[in-house]
Amino acid sequence: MQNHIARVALITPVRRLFDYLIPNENQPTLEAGMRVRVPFARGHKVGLVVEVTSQSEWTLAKLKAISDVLDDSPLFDTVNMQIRHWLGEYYMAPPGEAYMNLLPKKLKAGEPALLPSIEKWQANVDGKLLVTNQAKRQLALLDWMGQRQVSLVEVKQAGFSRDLLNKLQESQAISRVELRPEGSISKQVNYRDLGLTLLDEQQAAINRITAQLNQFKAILLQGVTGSGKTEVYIQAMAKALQQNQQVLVLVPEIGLTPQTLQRFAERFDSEIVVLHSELNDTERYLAWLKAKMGLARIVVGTRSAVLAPMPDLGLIILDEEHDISFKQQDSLRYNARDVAVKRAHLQQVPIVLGSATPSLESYYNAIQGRYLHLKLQQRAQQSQPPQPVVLDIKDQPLQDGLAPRVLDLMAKHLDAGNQVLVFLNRRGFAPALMCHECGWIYECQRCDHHFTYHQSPRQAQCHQCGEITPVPRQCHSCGSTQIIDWGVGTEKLEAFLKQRFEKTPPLRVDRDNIRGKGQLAQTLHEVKQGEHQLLIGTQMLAKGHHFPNLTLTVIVNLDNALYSADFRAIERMSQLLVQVAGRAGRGDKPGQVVLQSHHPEHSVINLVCQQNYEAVLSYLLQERQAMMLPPYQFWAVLRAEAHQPALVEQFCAQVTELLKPYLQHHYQQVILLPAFPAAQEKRAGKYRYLMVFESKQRNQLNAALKQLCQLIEAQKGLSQVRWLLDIDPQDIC
DNA sequence: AGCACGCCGACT
DNA sequence: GTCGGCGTGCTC
Ligand SMILES: [Zn+2]
Ligand SMILES: [Zn+2]
Repeated sequence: MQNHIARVALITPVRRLFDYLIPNENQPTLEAGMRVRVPFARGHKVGLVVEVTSQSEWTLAKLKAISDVLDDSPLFDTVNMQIRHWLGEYYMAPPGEAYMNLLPKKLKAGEPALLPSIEKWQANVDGKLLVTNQAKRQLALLDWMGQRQVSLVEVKQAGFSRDLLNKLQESQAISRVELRPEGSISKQVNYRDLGLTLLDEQQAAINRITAQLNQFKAILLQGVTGSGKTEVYIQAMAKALQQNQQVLVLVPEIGLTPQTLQRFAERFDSEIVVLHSELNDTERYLAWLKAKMGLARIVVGTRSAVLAPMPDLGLIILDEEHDISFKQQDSLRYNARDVAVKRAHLQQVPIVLGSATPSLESYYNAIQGRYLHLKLQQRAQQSQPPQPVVLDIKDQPLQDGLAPRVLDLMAKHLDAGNQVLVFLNRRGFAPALMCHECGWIYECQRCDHHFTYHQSPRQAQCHQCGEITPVPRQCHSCGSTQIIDWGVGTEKLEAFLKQRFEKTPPLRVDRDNIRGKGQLAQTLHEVKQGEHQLLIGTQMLAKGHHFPNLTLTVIVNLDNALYSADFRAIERMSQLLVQVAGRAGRGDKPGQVVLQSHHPEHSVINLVCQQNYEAVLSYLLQERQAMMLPPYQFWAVLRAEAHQPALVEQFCAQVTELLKPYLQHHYQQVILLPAFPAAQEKRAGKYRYLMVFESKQRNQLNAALKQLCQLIEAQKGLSQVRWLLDIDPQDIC
């Protein structure tokens, strides 16, 4: 009787594995990493075997037996099992979350981890004789097929119909064959060398990266806009692929565009397998399996792809490493960038983190020597991104947010036939509705936050919780009917610019106007072609695309960041400013970027405008050091919410008391700051509080948090309070 | 989480 | 007397 116990991870908030008896017939074959169906509570669940062992802390009589083994071989290699284990421990997630929940839906449901067979057709010997001479199309199809095995897709692409295939099959002129996808795995990927002349910096970067293949190294590739980072990725990838390795490319949510994929597709003669959030369950399942089986040599994906199984993984590229979409913002708040670095470490392969505006965390690691720091400071093309100019708008008469000088400038660029982008990060017509007589502001009852006034369609929207209401006719306080809108949103700007620049109607690009990836891609394409001379855009237009005919970018206002409670606000503002500036201009048409600000003297704004991002980073890093913020200390935050404020306050007080002795005696390096309400204390009817833990020692912080989870979960009377831990938080608002 | 168990108030 | 409210406990 050896190894007759399986320790299984199940999707449940319980922070432990569950032990099951392995039926005799499965004992020789069951391995860690296989899925099993097990009886659980009053039903059945699919789980993942994490360990096969001979011992259990439970009496054997209490153990149930596995009902079904669902896999013939493990779903993951050892490294993938290890990274999931690490993820669970680091982010304080129950094992079931890390091992099971971070799988495609279909695999969670227990569907087989097998790609379906590929259906193809093949002409039979003398099949032609079975077709009458009148059936011209059928004969044409037969001719076209020749001796090859062809798929339905190929047949349709060649202009033949499914019906023709069916007819041929009925007359037995052709037959259907089923091919197993495993049979067509080719680890060889042909690379198309375009014979490009690279800048010295690019070539040097490629050499440094490829020199690190087959060992762990984190590499920060800091390259200014237009310095040719992508070409560096591609040539480094080529080297790894040539060694029959797989490559994982991680990009921000917004960065996974057809253009991005096209750049890879035209250089590598191999399917680029995509894993992103807009795939449906089947597509994600199939892509995942292709990665697992090694059929996919290149996987391009967003956050969740960081855990894609890749048996021959040899290189990880993570582009726009500063992008916040790599950090999951609900339930299990992992940061794919940090998971990717850990994965590279476990797998002993290099990882390239690329950005024009690296995060302070990665930059700090680079200057500390933990990461290899490569820089691309020259531009590959002649284009010089425009140097932003700050326009002081103190005491300026603004018209719907725009200064007169800016309007004149816009007119000049539009008259010259060029494109102008007005960047305003505020959807809707106006950010508030107000009573003209008494100053009452229309607020969402669930959030205590002002409603945004939208005009198309006409309604009030809470941007905190999504609540939509009709626009009030009367003041709720004094009864006056003079309700006015206050401030400027993209809709109001659109209305104003429409009448101000009649000949060039503006196109508004925001979430309300452009729905989904398809429409955005279409719009971006049109803009690149030079259509739509005047553009109004939010965040959506800030990233990823270069518009050659765009010669003027106006940034209406980024001053909010300067007063924000969010400790990363200024860092984000700087990144945004650099990105927005990078949209404009080309060699023959140099661009211009104007930033309106009430604080033109602000150091960071000035450094960004001098295009000295290195100086921005040093400045911000110094500020973080002075205040002992990350990366100089590690942070974790406990977020708690309840329907009554007293419950959350009580929860925080209780947690503080419970943990106090542990912090005093075991975790002296961990400091718990006093609990405080969230910046937006009430949201969607819930009252929210935060408790920040800080420490210079990651291990102690982690251990203290583990203790904290145990204490909270052992405590009764807290069921009304929802809470979660956020490790390395993006913000503490 | 999801579900059963059990202990109290207010109904036919 | 019982119907159902939710606070508590358990899941190998
Ligand atoms: Zn609201
Ligand atoms: Zn009023």
